[in-house]
Amino acid sequence: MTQPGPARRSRANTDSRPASRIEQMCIERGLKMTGQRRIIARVLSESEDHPDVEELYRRAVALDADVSIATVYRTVRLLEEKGIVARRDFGEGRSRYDPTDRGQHHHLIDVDTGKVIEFEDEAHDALARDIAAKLGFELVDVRLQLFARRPEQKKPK
Amino acid sequence: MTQPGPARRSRANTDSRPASRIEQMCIERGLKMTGQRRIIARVLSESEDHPDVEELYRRAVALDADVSIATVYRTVRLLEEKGIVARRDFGEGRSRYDPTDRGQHHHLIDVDTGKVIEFEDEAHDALARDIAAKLGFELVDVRLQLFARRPEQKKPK
DNA sequence: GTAGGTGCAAATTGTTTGCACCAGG
DNA sequence: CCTGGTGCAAACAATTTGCACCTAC
Repeated sequence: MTQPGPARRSRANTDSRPASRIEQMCIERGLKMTGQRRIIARVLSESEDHPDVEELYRRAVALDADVSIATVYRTVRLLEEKGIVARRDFGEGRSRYDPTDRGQHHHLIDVDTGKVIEFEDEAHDALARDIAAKLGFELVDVRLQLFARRPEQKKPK
Repeated sequence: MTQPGPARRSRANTDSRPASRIEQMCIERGLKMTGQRRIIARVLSESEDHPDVEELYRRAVALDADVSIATVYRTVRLLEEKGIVARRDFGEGRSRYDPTDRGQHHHLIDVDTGKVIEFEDEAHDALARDIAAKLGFELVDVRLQLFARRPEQKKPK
């Protein structure tokens, strides 16, 4: 199964591909860009969901075998500290991550399937701003999670 | 240090104290009320914060040594399933709990001081229900966290 | 060349569970 | 009684970390 792919073991900047969105942000913040970080940055740049570390690791390995899960853990932690990715906690006992440059969005978690749906809602954002103001604060960020289930129509068990 | 208190090892319903708020709810739902559950129910009834399991265990032991941490875990899980307590996740790697009958409340976190302010907002809850419905779901629980700061009146930095 | 990054495996931490025993209804 | 609850310790799962080696800058 070891496909004789040419792009394996991408040796850092020897790699010709252009910097990914996240890699660019890393560079701007002066982070040392190793091959592994470049791969993880690419995976994050290309993901449109909320992968957990295990999943990021899987995707990273698919691009380049030279990544260990420990490094994925270390990297997402670093990126979170730098404000490049956001850590999400959907109460599953592990964290999920997504790039912060994807914009403000909220989540609806299907409590039965664990599926996560992203959504935006201006009315809600306005209300949130309102509530903060009422408490004497200026809103910086909102984290909203709706835990819900599909109405039981014909599947009680 | 073993205070010769008289109320230790409260033997189940031999205990004369009236049922706590949470205990009452347990009884209503037909849960078998053991001495341990009674203690944990009391601890939860008396708490006004968001204790984690470790903290609940500490408080429970302070009231009655006959509680193990495993039982605290099993009990909060049971109470959560019964809708008696809510599990909170502040992204610290552990869960915190609080009685649901305290009303649906949310949190505003002061990003400068880290202080957490609790608040309720019916309009918000209604809107949340609305949003879920619009997405085809039935709301089970809402988690709202507002990250905010006091308006800069005297130099942010 | 050197500070810092990485892999591996062991260590931590939060939580669950198997099993023998005990208690509530 | 008999089902279900409990304590203990071992099992688990997610995440962190010590250490020797390696690499970006």
